[in-house]
Amino acid sequence: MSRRLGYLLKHAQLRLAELTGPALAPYGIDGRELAVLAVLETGPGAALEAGPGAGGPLSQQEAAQRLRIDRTTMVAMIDTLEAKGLVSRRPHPGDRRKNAVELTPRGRDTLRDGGVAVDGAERAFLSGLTDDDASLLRDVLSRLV
Amino acid sequence: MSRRLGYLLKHAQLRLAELTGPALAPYGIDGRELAVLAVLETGPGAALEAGPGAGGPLSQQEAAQRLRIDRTTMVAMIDTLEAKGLVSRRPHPGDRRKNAVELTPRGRDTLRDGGVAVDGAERAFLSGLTDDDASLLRDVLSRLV
DNA sequence: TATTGTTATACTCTATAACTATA
DNA sequence: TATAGTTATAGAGTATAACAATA
Repeated sequence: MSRRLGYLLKHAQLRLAELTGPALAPYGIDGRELAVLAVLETGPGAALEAGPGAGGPLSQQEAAQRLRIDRTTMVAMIDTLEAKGLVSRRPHPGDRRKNAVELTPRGRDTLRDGGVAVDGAERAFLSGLTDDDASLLRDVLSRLV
Repeated sequence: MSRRLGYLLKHAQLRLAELTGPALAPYGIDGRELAVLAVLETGPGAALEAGPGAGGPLSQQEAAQRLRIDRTTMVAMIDTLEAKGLVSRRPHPGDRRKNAVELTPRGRDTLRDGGVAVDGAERAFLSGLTDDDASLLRDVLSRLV
């Protein structure tokens, strides 16, 4: 088996996705969509300490930048989430070029329940590691991203 | 920034690819192709201690299984590598259903030089970590894959 | 002029199904 | 019957280019 970092990262991701996919299926979303819900709940960066949603709603482009995905990709993701009733678009107060994208109540429920499901999948994925190794893995990856 | 393992693994991989891609470009291959060259050099698993190439050549399907990619994907990859003059197909001695896929001399050179280039890219990628953290990251990922 | 959202389009990676030749 | 290679095809996921509305 290859010890190449690229190989290891790719296959670790594939194995994790085999757990998170089924874990999220009951909620009708996948991992990327959960990430969008999470970033929408957070709200603008300056307000991270002020709690979820503080500081006003995000535009599509702001959400895309947080997740480092293309703004045209975000259009399609918001389309999907809106069709599922999990987010809403409305004109942004203050800049009519932007959409203010926000979680619906159902989106908030889905974020909470999907988050719990993914927590369980991650625990299963890491179950072969000591707690120290598991938390170190997360810390080290955070520094690399 | 998300602390989700899926997000971290995905973006770590993207950031690493930004380094390995340019590092391999002078050799006309990408990381996936390098992995195929590496697995072809290794030869059948039982001969890992006996040195590169020992134990006879691999079939396409054996190579595919080692890298956990589909056999139809391997067809296209071997096509590409053969067109670049890095591997050769010949009838497998002993089972005419199989192709014996082997590195050409140029394939061997490319594997060696590309490997050095990727080593450098990985070092750059990990340069913010202590040596202990870097090697632990590799060990932990190996256990998860 | 620059930015936001949008659409059309294309490209990469991968998998599924069906065919052939061999076993 | 089963396996190895191959081809055709389709589905994700993503990115680029161009346009309308707004700043």
